[in-house]
Amino acid sequence: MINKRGATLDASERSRIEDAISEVRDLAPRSTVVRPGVELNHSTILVSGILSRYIDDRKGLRQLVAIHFPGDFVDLHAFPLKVLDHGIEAISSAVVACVPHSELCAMTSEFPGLARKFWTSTLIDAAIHRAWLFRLGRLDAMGRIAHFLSETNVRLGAIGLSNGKEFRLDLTQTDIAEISGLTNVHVNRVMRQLREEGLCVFRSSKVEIIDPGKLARRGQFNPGYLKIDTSPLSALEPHEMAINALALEHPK
Amino acid sequence: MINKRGATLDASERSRIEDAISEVRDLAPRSTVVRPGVELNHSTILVSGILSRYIDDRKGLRQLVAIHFPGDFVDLHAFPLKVLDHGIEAISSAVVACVPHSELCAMTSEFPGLARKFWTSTLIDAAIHRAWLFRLGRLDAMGRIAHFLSETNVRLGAIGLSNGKEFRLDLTQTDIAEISGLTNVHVNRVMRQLREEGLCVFRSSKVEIIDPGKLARRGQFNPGYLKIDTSPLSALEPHEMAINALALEHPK
DNA sequence: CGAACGTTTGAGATGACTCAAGCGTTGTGG
DNA sequence: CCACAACGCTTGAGTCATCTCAAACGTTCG
Repeated sequence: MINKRGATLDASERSRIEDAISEVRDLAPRSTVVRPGVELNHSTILVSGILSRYIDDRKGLRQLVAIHFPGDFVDLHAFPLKVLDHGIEAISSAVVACVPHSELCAMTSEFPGLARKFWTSTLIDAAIHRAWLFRLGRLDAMGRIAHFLSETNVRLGAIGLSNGKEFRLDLTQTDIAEISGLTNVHVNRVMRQLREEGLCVFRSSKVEIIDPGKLARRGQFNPGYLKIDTSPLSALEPHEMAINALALEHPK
Repeated sequence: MINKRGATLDASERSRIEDAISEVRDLAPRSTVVRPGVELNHSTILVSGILSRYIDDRKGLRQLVAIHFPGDFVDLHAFPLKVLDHGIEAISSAVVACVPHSELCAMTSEFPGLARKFWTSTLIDAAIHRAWLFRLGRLDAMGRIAHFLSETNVRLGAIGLSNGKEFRLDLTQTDIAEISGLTNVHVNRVMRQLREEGLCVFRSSKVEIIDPGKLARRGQFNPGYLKIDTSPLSALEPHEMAINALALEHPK
């Protein structure tokens, strides 16, 4: 199986995971998937849509700590940890597949290699956290947004949802503010500036990156941490790109 | 073995790890342990001192993405990932134990439970990353420093290096700036304010927290993500507290 | 004793925030 | 099919937190 992500599943591992799915759920936009601090006995794979992981402050201000696209094993963290320190919410309407922890336990015994791949998947999540720390700690508003859009472009490219310059992205400016540690008003002004400087246009859920190299430079974005092969996209057929590390077809 | 951390090693696991140590190194202050982007064939356990994980920007400005205290398995991430997206540096003088990846590979086969504990250890690192994201994205300067000092107090308490109010902390104000996404000048002003408001005094490498509850509230610090038992310290004998999840005596 | 390093303070600049209002789009019910 | 409510986007004006640049001061160590 050809794949552009860090961990690649072979056919038997993949079908073992598919067999373990206990439930497939449709989620409404802005619905809560996991409330923080609740004990979980299953983890979820995102099939379609966008999910966020967030931490709210005392006054309800929200910081997104991760964003997930189709194919991501969203809260694999909850398998060893049981209780999450953060919440999970659907940003757009979404479809998720639930895998009971008992099944995860069984399959990591049957397929020792799978345990390692699960571990690697959570380590890439951690590497993304670190890139986000850099973004918040050391970049100005424009750099933060440029960095985020560059990262998103690469991640969506790996699952065939970006052609390297344009992609659909169902986020509001307030979502981007909660990702970037800014206010929605300031995000709006920065988006205009990105447009005026010919770097990037984001309008009605469509992102068009005019010059990916220039945008990446503005955001000091270096894709190594994503462990995605960023060689020319043309090297893979479209149907191959759509197969993410942990992506699943909607079963049934 | 009594322990206050998420993962607890039993005697056989512990001695297996100790046997796997290939080298013990003394590090000078400000010396580089791992340069970013270099392939690694061993991981390191911190025995004493303080280590930082960092990402530098194009102009050399640095963002710390993690800080490690004795007992931490610092770059276990490098075992599955091989190449790190960040650098590691000794802040103070430090002692580290090196464990070859080949040994890690062997011992996770011999002790399947150990693989799970290693995984959990890296997941707690990720949870700390998320708390830091919240800190940078949603707190003001004073909140960030209050949050960091509260977190540090709990982490050091778990290894017997804080009594819950006072501890030694070998960081400069510039280090704290690189942790908090601030300038050293502003850190200085905020530290003065913390002093004047009777929250906390940090002087010549000693932190004295006047009112831990008040400081935690100022930084919206909630210790759950650390997976450390924060019940009264008196419940454990001092010598028991000194035994961290992955802590080791200096062998030899 | 001098060099190197870290801390402290001041003055002025600026990036991002707050509050407020207007505008555009979408979906829904009368 | 229109009207209105809800939501998100856009813009303006004024404020404030943090930054930058600069200098002085303290401490440690060779």
